[in-house]
Amino acid sequence: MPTIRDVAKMAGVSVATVSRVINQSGYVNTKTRAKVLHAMKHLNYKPSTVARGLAGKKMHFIALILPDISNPFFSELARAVEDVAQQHDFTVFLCNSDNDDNKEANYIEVLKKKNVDGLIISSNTFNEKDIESFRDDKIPVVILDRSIINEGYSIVRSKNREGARLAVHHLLEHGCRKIAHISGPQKTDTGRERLYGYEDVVKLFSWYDPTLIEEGQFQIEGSDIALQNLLRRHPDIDGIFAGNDLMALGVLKELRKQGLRVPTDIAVCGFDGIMLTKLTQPTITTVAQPIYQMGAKAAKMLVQKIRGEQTGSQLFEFEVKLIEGESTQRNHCKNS
Amino acid sequence: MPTIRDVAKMAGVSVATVSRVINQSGYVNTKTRAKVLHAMKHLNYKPSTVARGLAGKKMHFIALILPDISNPFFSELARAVEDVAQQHDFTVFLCNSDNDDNKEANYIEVLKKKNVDGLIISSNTFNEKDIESFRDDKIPVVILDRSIINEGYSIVRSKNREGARLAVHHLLEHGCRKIAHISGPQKTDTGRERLYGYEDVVKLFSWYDPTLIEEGQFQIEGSDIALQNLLRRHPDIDGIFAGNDLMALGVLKELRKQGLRVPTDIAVCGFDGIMLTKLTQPTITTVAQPIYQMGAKAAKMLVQKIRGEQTGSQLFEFEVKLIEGESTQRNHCKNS
DNA sequence: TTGAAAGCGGTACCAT
DNA sequence: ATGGTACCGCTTTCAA
Repeated sequence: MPTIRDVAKMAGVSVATVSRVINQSGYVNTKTRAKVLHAMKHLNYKPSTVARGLAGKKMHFIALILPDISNPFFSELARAVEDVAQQHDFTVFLCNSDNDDNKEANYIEVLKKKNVDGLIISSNTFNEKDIESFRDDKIPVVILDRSIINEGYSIVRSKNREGARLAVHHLLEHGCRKIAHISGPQKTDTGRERLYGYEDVVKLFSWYDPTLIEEGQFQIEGSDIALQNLLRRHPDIDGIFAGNDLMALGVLKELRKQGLRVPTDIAVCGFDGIMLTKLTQPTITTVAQPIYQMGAKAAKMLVQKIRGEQTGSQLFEFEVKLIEGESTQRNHCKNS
Repeated sequence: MPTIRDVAKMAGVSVATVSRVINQSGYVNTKTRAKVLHAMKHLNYKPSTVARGLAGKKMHFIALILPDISNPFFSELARAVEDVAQQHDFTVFLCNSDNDDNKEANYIEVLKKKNVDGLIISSNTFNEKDIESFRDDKIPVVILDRSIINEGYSIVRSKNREGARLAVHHLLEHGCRKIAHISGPQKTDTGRERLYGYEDVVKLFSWYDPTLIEEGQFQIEGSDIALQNLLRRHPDIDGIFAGNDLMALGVLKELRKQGLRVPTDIAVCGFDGIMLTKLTQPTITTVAQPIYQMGAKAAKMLVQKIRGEQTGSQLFEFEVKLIEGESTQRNHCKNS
């Protein structure tokens, strides 16, 4: 690999001059620039990001910490972040925390050593202390799909609580008289918010009982057990609001196994709006978040912060939208 | 951020000594080491990877180039690579090529500038020239899920052609008399291999005709059109081998729309073995690849190459396995 | 066993 | 408009 000195020598100028043309900074004669450019081309010179990094420049790295890249919601988020990052010449570190606190702590450490310029975190279990350490080092952080009350962070999320209310209302409007909820992990903000939204609506009814709630892991695995528990306690439920689409998928599967028909016997509504909800039989009603846009927005905000074009914290909350599928197409009470 | 000099000063030793204890290289007195260690702890010192990189050390970066992170097959691959990388203290750059040659070329360039230590590429459309340039720089490359004949690269993949034959045989055994194929993009090796496998089997039959093949994009989108085309040309097909599971999902969806029953009217078999095939109604028969293992193996090979523990090229080919789902459970000819 | 100093490949300030 | 040069933070001879 040729270095800047090679280029300087070949062009018959100083390294300072070459640096100037690379960075388009300072004055440099048109003819000189041409010579330098030519030399760079000829040698196939590529300035080392590492060296520039050491010399005080940005490395153009951003890190993306996710709980689980194999969840379609997060892989779509990742795709969006990656797209925007590349548009702005940033490379993204993929950090799969697997909901493991240790892994995450380890990442934080590594990322600091590697001079990341910014961080997007969308993980369930992170330690606020760790994040603070970034702020102390003036490294911008954007929090995605989580809602920390704490000031000083920029946040991108969608209206989880409101979305949950939408879901439950929808089930009610479609004739459900006893609605259970398989929640996300209660250690996650989104899991809690959606549970609150569910409670907001159902607590007004006489049939409501806390045992209508079962905690899931936002994954397909385990949602079958959760459903079994619910059915055991309440054989008469006729509607289920799942905390996310993956769990709704699992529920659909398990209901089928139990010989229950959807939506005739039990209606199902999910949350997220991943594409799979459109592929099942029946298709699944879900509260859709603008996933790609959320990821893209987070990445844009981060890039702006890194460039110093925008400081301070801000909250960006996306609207959610109920997408009607077949899994709730039963006898209506109203609105039809 | 404290630097090595701060540590040296605090411990009352030279930077060289501190460096030695960090790298566990050279001689250093036990007591001295203790002092240094203490100073490092006290200052919460984290050596800068960037600086070490400049000074000739590995950055502990590997890059993963994928065509589409939102395809579950690739997100699972990514998860595996990331897991193994983290175990070995490597960070992974996520590069989503989107099947776009320009994006990919751009990545190659960026990656070289950023001193990646190794590269795993699993993209459809890459330019061999670009990859060669890595080899010229002695940067290890592992090719995942692609089959380049070219010597000099290590490759991890599974038996695509054999798998395709398995699929078609399975369809035949389950009573199919006219089997169509929705292939992957023919510019991809996997797409071609699976097509060859299909042809290997069907060309022996009198009903076979090249118009039983329709090219898809390995995505849900477009598989509906492909199916429509096939049905128009051959209304009598009773079996479909889809080049991957995503397309099988799309096919299932479209068949339903067309009022055709699976497997009664038409049997369907996919390829990959992503989890979704187990969630549909009916579940989808598929030729499963050991996805996670493939990713993990590729990452392990790459790490070994980076460490110089293993040189030269090698081929690692995984076995595939037909997983029977409901989408082919129709009247059997034999084996039942 | 420890320290001094020369890089690694750039950037940026200060002269000229 | 260009060149000289002192860093950036760490590694690694080479001496002491």
